[in-house]
Amino acid sequence: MALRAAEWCKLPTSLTELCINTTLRCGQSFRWRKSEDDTWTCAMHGRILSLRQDAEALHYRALFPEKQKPALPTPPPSTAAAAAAAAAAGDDDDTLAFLNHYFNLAPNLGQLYEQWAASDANFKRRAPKFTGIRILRQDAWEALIGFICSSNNNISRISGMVHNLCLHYGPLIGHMDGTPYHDFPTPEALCKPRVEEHLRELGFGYRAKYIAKTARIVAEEKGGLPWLHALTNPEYPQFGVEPAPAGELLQGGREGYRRAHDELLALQGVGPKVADCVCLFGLGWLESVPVDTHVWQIAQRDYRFGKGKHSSLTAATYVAIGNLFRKLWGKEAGWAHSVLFTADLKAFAERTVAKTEVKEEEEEVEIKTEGDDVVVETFIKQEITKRKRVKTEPEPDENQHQLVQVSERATRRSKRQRA
DNA sequence: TTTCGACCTCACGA
DNA sequence: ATCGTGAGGTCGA
Repeated sequence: MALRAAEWCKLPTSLTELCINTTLRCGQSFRWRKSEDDTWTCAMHGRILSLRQDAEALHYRALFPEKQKPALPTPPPSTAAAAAAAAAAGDDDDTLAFLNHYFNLAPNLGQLYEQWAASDANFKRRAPKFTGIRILRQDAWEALIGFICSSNNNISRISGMVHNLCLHYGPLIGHMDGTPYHDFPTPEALCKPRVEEHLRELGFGYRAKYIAKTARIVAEEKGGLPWLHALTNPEYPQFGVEPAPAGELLQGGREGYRRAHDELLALQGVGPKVADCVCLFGLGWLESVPVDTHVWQIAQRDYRFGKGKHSSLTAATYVAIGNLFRKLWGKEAGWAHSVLFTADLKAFAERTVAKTEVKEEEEEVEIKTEGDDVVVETFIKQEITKRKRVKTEPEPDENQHQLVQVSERATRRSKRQRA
């Protein structure tokens, strides 16, 4: 399939406002691929998108499938060439607008980080090495299936599964350097007979059934994607839709968020965590806080969960963690939470806090529950934080297949009891 | 309401 | 070398 040629274009931005190398690797999306020359590529929105970033700008290029030749008399060569040039130059090219939408570039990220840091010492301590992380505005259906794949799974395997889904069931957008690029499959495509069996052969395990069933529920019972898209935060709409007010933030999130979360739970393979991922990454409900094993670790280590009433990750504890984070960070709690989540990912371990023993003044938060309300108290911790270097091991970088020295931080912060 | 197993697969450590 | 474990959980009892 021939693709219209395209030029590289520039979208000026700083690495603190957007860092694609972190944003595209932090586990919110599973389809972007990085090549040896640091170019990220993915097929979406009817085109093959390529991205590169340097200190000044995001460089982007879109390759479109050649349009079907109309059954009309062909225009004279000169006119045809001019039309092709115009199309390639951007007359019908909304790539810039799409990128602004997809990367969610309107909010000032520096300000948001400052705001989160001001209300939470732990964020202030961890975030500086993880700037430029943005919550992508992904397609909700893609997010839904992607996160159904995520249960009991790791990012690299999830990516492989999603890749296989596109390869076998997604529409072919075109080829680049001999490689086919497929967009994400529709619900209808995943309703075809024997999908479950096929996905099991492809190594999806028990998720094969979840995907097949969820596709059928969405396509046949719910009437298709409009049902899913109607759950989108109206304040934070899909591409090409005008924003509308979304109501006020309650402890448990806005009403629209709670409704979306509830509706999603009716699907197969969708529990509270996956539903929250879809709300956050696909439906624009940024107060959504998906609590997975990492976040549960963080909640125990840095926010004093794991004791008393919240000694295990029950449904009640799950809600309490979300409520605390919303109280701490406000309407975009899920965004702030994603920064801390990323800071804890093994793939980014080389960036975690210094391994040498450091004397620092730390602030901790004390969580209390009073009735249904969560109370946060912060206080200064003066002790030296002991950091022990446990092991140094080579670990292959998922994308570059190069060995990097990774040392795991094995700190147990002393659990000082409040006097 | 909370608590268990079971569930696919795969890579890693003991 | 085999076995256990954990990886961004969910389901059913």
